[in-house]
Amino acid sequence: MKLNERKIKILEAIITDYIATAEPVGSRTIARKYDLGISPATIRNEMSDLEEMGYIEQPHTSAGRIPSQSGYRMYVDNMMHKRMLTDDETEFLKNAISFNVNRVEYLMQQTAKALAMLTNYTTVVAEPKSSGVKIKHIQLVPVDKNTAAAVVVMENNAIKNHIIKAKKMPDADGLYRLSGKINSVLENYAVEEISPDKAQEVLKEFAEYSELILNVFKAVISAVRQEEDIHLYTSGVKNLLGFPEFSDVNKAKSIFQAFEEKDMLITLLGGGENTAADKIEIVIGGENKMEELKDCSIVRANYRYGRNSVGRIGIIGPTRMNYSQTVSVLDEIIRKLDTIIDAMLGGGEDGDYDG
Amino acid sequence: MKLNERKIKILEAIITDYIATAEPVGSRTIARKYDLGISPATIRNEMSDLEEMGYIEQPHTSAGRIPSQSGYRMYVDNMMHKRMLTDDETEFLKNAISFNVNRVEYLMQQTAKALAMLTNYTTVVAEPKSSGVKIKHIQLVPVDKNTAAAVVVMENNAIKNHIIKAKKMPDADGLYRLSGKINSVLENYAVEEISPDKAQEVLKEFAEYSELILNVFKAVISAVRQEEDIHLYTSGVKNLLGFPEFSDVNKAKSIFQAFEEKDMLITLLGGGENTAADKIEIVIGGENKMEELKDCSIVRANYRYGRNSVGRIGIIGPTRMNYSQTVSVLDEIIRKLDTIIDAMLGGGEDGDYDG
DNA sequence: TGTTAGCACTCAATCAAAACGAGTGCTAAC
DNA sequence: GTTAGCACTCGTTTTGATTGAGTGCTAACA
Repeated sequence: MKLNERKIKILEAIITDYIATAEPVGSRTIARKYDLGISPATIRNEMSDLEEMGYIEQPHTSAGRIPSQSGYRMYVDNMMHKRMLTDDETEFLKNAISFNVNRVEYLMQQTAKALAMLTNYTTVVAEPKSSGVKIKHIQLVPVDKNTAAAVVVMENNAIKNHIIKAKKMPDADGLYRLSGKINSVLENYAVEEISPDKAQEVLKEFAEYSELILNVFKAVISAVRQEEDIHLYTSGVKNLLGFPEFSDVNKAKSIFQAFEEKDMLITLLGGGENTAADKIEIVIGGENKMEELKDCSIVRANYRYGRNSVGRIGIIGPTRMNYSQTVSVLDEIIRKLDTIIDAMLGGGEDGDYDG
Repeated sequence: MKLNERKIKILEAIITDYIATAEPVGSRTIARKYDLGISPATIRNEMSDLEEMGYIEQPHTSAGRIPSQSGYRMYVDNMMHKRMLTDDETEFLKNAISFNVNRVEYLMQQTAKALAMLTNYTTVVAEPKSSGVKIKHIQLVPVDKNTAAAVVVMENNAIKNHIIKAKKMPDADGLYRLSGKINSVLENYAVEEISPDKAQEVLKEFAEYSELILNVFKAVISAVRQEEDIHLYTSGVKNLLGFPEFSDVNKAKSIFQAFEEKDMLITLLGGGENTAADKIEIVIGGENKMEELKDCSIVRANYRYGRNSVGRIGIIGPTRMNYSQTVSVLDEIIRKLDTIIDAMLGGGEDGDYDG
């Protein structure tokens, strides 16, 4: 059977209406609200076809139709248009995200909150991950007589602290000299590339501080694991409670459960795998493998952070979410973030990032 | 009217039962389940008195009684006993909170999660706040040709980074020397005590880097504001959904709304004000001023972090929460945290903290 | 004087039957 | 190919009766 012009119009009407009302939509409604110039009876015939083709389904005999998963898929892939933001939306974003931020956390938090408020869905933002990013500079700073902090500046200007303990510790000047040596050995290597035998070079020269040096290397290397423990910013989880599809407390509960599991959220955001940069991806309903979120859709994308690093944003709503608006808003935000981050990182090669 | 022995027993029975079942409890139930040696009729008379005294109330004529706010208050203040933890609970805590953590964030996160799982209520943990804490050491670390990081070690070994930008920047050795000077001026002052004219002393000696120096001072001072932006760790919000009192989606929604407002949570945790250290406080139902949380109670307390700093923990459940268990568990955790933090801070005067 | 059995009364909760109405599929006419 | 008409389906809403947990009151009892 062919999906002709008229069927497309009807399918679109059904989806649009269902997105707006969450009620199964019947032939009469379509005839009344959408000016297709045909009678309910004709629409019924077409709907019968659409059902056979798998794009819509009937909750029960005497109800209207609702879009099926492949109906949404069809809509999203072929029928939906990205629209311009309204003036209100643009205005809102302008006020919600301040241009001058110098902490990536604040930016992420603001972004998550702004998106959640604007779309009325739930937003999850993952901090840019820095695996593979090289060490630009490392320096030891005295803390107390048995403790120092190793301050590591990454290629993308992220800064990490590690607490180092050792029984024997040089004085401030000694620490500074030792830092220079360690620095010369580690700079321009990604954390993943550091092997323990790199420590030998330093040990040769500063044998008496072997404990301290080994601990520094250990701490820096273990940072890989910490990197995996990526920061997520979630906002607007409660928004989902407003949708009738989650008015059953048990459903709501299982969703909230999911949102408290970090691993779950990371899977949800996907990414890394095969995602083209800057491409907005839409995962509809059961397409994600997570049972708890089978009634949810996710609109997600990467954002760039400096040269080597990307972060990830996902907007989660009910399957009948407003894809068109969501995609438009997300698209705009990604572009905006790009500008802000560019400015934050100093516009060019090097910049600043307080992490 | 006097609250005699028998009335107390009956009130206790009502509260215990209601905490367990969330159902209004009637005279017959008490006679059957609690061995008071008196008949339902007598209990009814006593209940009638208790109602008049304001300790219990009746949802409607033909229902049993439920504890009123002052009923809970009476129970919590005079009748409840702190109990020992069960072996299971002790075991759980032992596994849930690892003794060897070196990041305060992890510890807080673990604590929140453990408490939420153990009590099945919602837990909020606030990081220790460090206002008033003195600067122990400050050092500048090069980032790139226009950027440096100011690493500030606080008296309680918290470490903060600030990004500093300046057009003219000394080389690494120059930065190190400048650090020494700044350090001599700022050490042993609390951030709040730093006045801009302190910068003058440094400027005299390093006039050519005035922009850099002024920016360092600005950044350090602005840290006060950042301190106010205290970190909170929340866990188990979804637990509340399991309680029948929140099975109405709208109620649930307003509660979740509250939990997304940081200010709200901070008010909720209270503290600072008039709270004796280590004393467990209980706020029952409407006693907190927040409309959204009028059906919730909070059990909260301080925990010590080093010498000058306290953090705060709150456990939030329905008004009919199990106060006895909650208090016992919280008490135990506070004690445990004390030990862990002591170890983390190095057991004695000085320690390490990676923040 | 305190306790208890008995009883009439209240009222939310439960359940079944009836009425409703939105929507469909089919048929026949246009 | 389109549409009006109509019988039919089935979830939802309404209504009314029933149930049962619980109370307050009264009168009898120890």
